[in-house]
Amino acid sequence: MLNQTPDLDRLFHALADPARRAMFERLSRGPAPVSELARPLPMSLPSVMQHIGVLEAAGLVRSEKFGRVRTCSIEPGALSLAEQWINARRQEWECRLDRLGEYLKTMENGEDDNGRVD
Amino acid sequence: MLNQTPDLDRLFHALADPARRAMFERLSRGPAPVSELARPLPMSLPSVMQHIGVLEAAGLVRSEKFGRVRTCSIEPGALSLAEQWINARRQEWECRLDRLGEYLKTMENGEDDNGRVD
DNA sequence: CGTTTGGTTAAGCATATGCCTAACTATCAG
DNA sequence: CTGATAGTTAGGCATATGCTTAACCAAACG
Repeated sequence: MLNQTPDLDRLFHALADPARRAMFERLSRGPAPVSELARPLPMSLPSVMQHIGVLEAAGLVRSEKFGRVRTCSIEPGALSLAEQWINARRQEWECRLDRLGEYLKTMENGEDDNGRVD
Repeated sequence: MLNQTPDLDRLFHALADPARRAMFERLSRGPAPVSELARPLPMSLPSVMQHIGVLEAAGLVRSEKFGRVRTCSIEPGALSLAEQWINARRQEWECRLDRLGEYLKTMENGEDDNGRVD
């Protein structure tokens, strides 16, 4: 639960780029070599490599070299950290609405009239 | 379903910063004025304003000015786009594992030996 | 061997990001 | 009106990001 802040930074930052998301989407349908990830993208190979670096640093993708071809694949559970954070937010949000609901209900019977809502 | 790519860019980019996530976390517990969002953060007010701008541009936060105080609040459903994308990825991933499982099962009985996996 | 193929390294450049300070506006309190 | 409070605008600066081209390396192919 502690200070995973830099991990979330890297994770969300990695996902904040269309090229990187495209690669990740491709990989979620199965492993692929670098050149296949590069093919649909309108950029040079070195750029693609940099993006792969970012995805790996974020723990989203793993890659291994066999012979001269580097095969990339999804790191399973890679997105769970992001998911957890989002769910935690939703839960806080809903919890707050519940408290608000409770409060409004106590207002209904026995109006005590010295409160404000937002 | 189409071309929400720039939206996802803005969304994930907005979440990729610890200060912005901190603000969003605070707001998911209820609305707050700018100065309250700023208090725990180690930076100047103008910087905070910029972060709020990013959060608003991403559709994560809304803000309105009453008198001289600007009150910020969560945009409900703000995270749903991110959630959708993540879920879609997981689904593709699982679907792929299913296909792989099917394939392995057909291999078990009646070995036909001319296929490759990955 | 020599060549193609797949990837990598290095260096450089343009733009974006994140932060700051200083100056300014607008509201509220006395 | 005067001063304090809340926020805003403007300008500038340092670093990060995303991309490029030009070499370079190493496995495969003929």
